[in-house]
Amino acid sequence: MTLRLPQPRPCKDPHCRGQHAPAERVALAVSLCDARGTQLTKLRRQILELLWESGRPAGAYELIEALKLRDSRPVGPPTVYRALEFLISQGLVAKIESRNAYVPCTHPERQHDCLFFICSNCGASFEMEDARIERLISENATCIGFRPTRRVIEIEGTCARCIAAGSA
Amino acid sequence: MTLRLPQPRPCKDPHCRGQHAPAERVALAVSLCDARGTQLTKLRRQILELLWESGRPAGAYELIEALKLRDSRPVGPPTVYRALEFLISQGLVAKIESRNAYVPCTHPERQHDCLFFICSNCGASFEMEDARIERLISENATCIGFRPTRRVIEIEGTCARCIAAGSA
DNA sequence: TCAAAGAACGTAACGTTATAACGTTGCTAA
DNA sequence: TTAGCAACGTTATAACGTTACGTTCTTTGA
Repeated sequence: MTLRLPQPRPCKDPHCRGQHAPAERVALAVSLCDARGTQLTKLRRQILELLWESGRPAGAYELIEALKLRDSRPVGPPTVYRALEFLISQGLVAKIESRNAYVPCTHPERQHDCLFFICSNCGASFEMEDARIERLISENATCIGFRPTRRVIEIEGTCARCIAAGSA
Repeated sequence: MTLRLPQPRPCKDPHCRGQHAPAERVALAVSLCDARGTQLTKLRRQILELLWESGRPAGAYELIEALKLRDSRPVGPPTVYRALEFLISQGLVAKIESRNAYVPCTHPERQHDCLFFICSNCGASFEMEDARIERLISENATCIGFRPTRRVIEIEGTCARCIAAGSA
């Protein structure tokens, strides 16, 4: 059952900074899950939408609040955490460990290990990829006989906008 | 007031894997704080010792338990968190964000951004440095006009020992 | 057509991690 | 001697996450 949405297409630009509209992103998520035979249910989709609309990492309890406001839909923590777990398993969302917060991934269709740049001032997060870093990490892992399964790379600092605004 | 301890000396070996005795490490911490005019108080030193003895990342509440056992010294969470904050500020300890746990740093004397390899099986953590990764991160940051202040790099996976033991 | 099974979600209670707010101690220094 | 400061103690609570179990809804296969 593939809806004929605005033709979601994987973004091929490795230098893309994620400048796509939320609706386009959600449409891509729908088509990805459809192709994989996984269920992007209403709740899961709503949470993904909220994350896209938020513009910065959102905590689980913020999402609970947002769902209550948007839908007068009271959901408990386990419900939200389960949905997040699903979204993460699909590569649609990543957890920012240093903030206990969650961000939507700009390129769920790519096999990715992301760098996240997080502004301490405004809270915005920026996702990037760099295959060279992944290679160096693998190299270091090999040095000590370590087999990596997951990579967390989070850079805190001040974003360009906040530097320009002098607000940091 | 520099005690004449076993002559703590910064380790110059960039390939060192941190194979130094806990006592030597603590002695180095004492001399570093002394040189900096910061106070490595009894509590702070005890926590650092516990972390060195633990052999793997320890949570704040584990430290509270350990202090109670070792010293019949009941300390509250704020006390431990303050001590950890100090140790982190001195580069003596790092927080493993993906585990909410704390590890002693093998080379507090170096200006460092560490990679941490953490074994999902046994919980052990391994600290490494790689200037090339730091450079690539800076390069990516520059790309988007971002000014980094802190870098969190944590690789989860299976360590050599656990791979050898087939326990993962 | 009707069990059986499985996935998703609801709900209550609880566990874990971290911080706020304020008080106490003990040292230093004018 | 008291004013100031850094460290630590104490109580309470905020913030984040999980366990355990029940309900709903769909799928599937005799």
